[in-house]
Amino acid sequence: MRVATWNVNSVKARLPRLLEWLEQAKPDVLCVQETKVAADDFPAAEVGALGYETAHHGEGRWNGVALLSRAGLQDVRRGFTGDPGWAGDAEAPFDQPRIEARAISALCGGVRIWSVYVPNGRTPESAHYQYKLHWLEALRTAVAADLAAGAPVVVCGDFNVAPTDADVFDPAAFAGSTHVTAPERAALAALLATGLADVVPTPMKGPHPFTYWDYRAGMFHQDKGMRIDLVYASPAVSGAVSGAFIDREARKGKGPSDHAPVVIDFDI
DNA sequence: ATGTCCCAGTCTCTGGGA
Repeated sequence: MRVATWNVNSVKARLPRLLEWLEQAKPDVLCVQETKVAADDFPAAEVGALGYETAHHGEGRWNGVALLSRAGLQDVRRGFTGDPGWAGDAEAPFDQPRIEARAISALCGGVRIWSVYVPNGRTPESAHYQYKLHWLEALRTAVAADLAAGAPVVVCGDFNVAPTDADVFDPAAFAGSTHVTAPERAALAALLATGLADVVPTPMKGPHPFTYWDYRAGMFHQDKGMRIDLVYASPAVSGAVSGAFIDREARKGKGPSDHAPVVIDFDI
């Protein structure tokens, strides 16, 4: 079974690249993040023509996650119990927290597969950073419940956290920034501690398993990236992995996302 | 690294987010 995760940074802008990539990589399941389209506006007919069923959780301009599967798509869950929602910041608080479209899961070929888009956090001093930590803690609880239910679990997505200093091009460049702080990394460790393993993919080129490179300043060309797109798998999957790679070709050329797909193959 | 890309609305520019 081949499962992949890809933050496409707008499915509307990326549709030609998405279709091209599906035809070439042929994943059984693709977890998509940042669709940036309303619930009913995912191009399900276009991916359907390639043999994929779609489950989308979208809200419009921001966020949005989807599962594309040709291995079945049952018991779809949009969002999860305990999601704290985003309540705005001190300057512009909301009346009540707004639940954002950041998680979807389903059973695909007997595996509970999640597509998640973790809040960015903006700065360590911001309310958005607290939201990020609370959101990750709630996700941990929801995933623990899935594991208790017994099916293999794979949590894929854009976690907006680099698990170690080796997962960023220069730790010094991230001093005072989100994505590398101890509380964020502790939140990932707590998620792993529910009974998952980090399936670290191999880069197609070079030593660094980066999955994201900023569009600005020639960062991709200089391989100044980060590994923030992760696959966390329970033992039935992580123990059966036959290959895992980062498709950096998808980051090249005309109109790429700023993220590359992460592809995992396992025998189950 | 703050050099780009994407979105919606104020709509051929601007501001927010990443």
